[in-house]
Amino acid sequence: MKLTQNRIAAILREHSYKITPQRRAVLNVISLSHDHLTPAAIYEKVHREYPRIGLVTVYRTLDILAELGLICEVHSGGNCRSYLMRRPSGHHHHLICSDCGAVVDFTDCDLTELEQKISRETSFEIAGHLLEFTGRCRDCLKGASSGSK
Amino acid sequence: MKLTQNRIAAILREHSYKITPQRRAVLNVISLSHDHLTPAAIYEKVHREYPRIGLVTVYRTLDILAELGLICEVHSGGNCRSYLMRRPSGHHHHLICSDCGAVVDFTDCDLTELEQKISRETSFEIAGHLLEFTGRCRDCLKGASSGSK
DNA sequence: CTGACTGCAAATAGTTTGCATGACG
DNA sequence: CGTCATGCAAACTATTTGCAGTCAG
Repeated sequence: MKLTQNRIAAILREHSYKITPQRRAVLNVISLSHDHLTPAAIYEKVHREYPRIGLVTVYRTLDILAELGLICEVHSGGNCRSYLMRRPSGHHHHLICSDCGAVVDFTDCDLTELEQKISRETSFEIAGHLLEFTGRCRDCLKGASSGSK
Repeated sequence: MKLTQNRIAAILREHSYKITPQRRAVLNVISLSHDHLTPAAIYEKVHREYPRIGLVTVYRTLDILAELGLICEVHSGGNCRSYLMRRPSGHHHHLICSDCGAVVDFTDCDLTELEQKISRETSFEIAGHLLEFTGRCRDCLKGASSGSK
């Protein structure tokens, strides 16, 4: 089942968070984008359709959504934290170009086995994982041969 | 072969970076610690044995070391970036307790196969990866049953 | 000697907090 | 109608930059 805005609104209500137009707007932006968005980028987009919103509200909304597990936080290298909608079925991971910063998703990894093994060996209750590959994308590889940065 | 301070110094020289006592001190701290250290933590430790050093120098040294691939950057959730010495043989990954923040290393994972597959499918030249599991450690699981935060 | 490195202080970027007003439920 | 959410501005933290003096090579 897809996590529609309405579904999410329901989840918010269950946790006694109010549904405000600001929160709807933030949700809307995140769920429509399939890219990673930094808080600033989200603010910018939301601001277009809802100019009265403040950056602070975006931060606060992101906190709530992340806490409820509706979006996930991604660390795409450096300092920029970014968020994207949690995929309802089958999470994915990222491949980040260290040259141009492009981010490509990939899904075909199965860490379940590893996860269970680690869990057994460490007595941790594993909740999730973050897997990121870094490298250089095809374009940057091409560019590099003729003259890198 | 272990990446000793001397070995690293040689690598620095090769890249025409000068070997200064400050850089040695930073290297020393990082290589002696098996934990992840934030720039601030590194500064604090270095500062003890070399009070004249400035935070700025630590940042600059970390940049250089990271650029040369001698240390790796870790994103342990939230905003804190931290660094640790690259293990010369068999890199490792981290298991982070979301409750108490404890970090446990584990090494027994083999992503080579996955890496090659991803590389083939995306035409990326993969340079490295970051794998982090998050969960709750044994202690926090125990604590949680009697009364979680 | 000379250019790179350092340390200070100030600038910058990103994020959080306090508080009065406004809106959801 | 009460409480929680919002938006502003200010506070904070982490990191970067400019510059003059210092030091490794």
